Amino acid sequence: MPAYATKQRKILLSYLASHADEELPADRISRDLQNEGISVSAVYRNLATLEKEGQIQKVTKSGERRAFYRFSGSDECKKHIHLYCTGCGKTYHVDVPTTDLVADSIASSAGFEVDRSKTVISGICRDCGKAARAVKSEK
Amino acid sequence: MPAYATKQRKILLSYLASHADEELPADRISRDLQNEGISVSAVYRNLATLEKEGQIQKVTKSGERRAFYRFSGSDECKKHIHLYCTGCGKTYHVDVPTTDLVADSIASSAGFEVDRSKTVISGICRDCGKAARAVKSEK
DNA sequence: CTAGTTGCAAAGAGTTTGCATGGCG
DNA sequence: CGCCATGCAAACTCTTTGCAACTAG
Repeated sequence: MPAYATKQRKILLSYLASHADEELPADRISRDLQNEGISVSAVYRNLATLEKEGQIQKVTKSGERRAFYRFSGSDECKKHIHLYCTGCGKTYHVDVPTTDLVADSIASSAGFEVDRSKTVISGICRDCGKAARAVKSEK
Repeated sequence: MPAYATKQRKILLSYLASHADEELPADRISRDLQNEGISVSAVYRNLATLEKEGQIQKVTKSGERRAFYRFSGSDECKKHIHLYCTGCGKTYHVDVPTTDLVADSIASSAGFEVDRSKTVISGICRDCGKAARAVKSEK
């Protein structure tokens, strides 16, 4: 299956490229591209193909029912793990040295090889943490 | 909402207690309990209530469409993060010292507070890694 | 020409919800 | 008794699939 360069695939790819390193749900992609002439099924099918080819990563987030897709512009972006703030919904990146430290310590303690591109760690970001503490101190 | 101790809630809770620290999908729970007289909706509603009460954790895994629920018997079990092998589907536990190391390094590098109970890291476990290498060397 | 791709609509899986009935406190 | 919970089935959301028409190579 040589993967044809169809009009739809090109449009999707250029859309993803213009949103590099963002994590987007399929319906958001579909909505943004609806006036370009791409059906929902074409979006899903192309996303699935691109994921198999390793061009994009499909990830899940706690509390979210849908899948998210991420196109990493440079190889650099595939080397770090991601953080998902369950407070504001934003995604953050862990710098490579810290990612290495995390992956290495898990590898040596459990013999488990972390998949950096699929890993999304849940928690609370700096801003939401501050906000929560501010509310608490007011009481 | 005082959370009544209904027959169904009791059955569910004792089922979860007998599967402490396991991550179970709703349909598995529902299937195991079907002859106890609990409807699917009662399972979902009680799981949602228990999660809000903090008695169980709801987590998602990459590549899995459904949600998984985990009842942690002791407090100890809430202190470590979990690993999900995308090869065999098994879940593993990271020991507390390593969990602390991981959480602390992410906290200091990104100011992000890791939610240990919700975090599931994807990757390949020791056994699946061995199997993959064995296949590769055969070629 | 041939095999991969598209759009559409229908089918699926997983989860949620409206409503009348039933059970806890 | 009053209020919450249950069961059932219908509704919903997200995703996949069958099929005939279409298009890239």
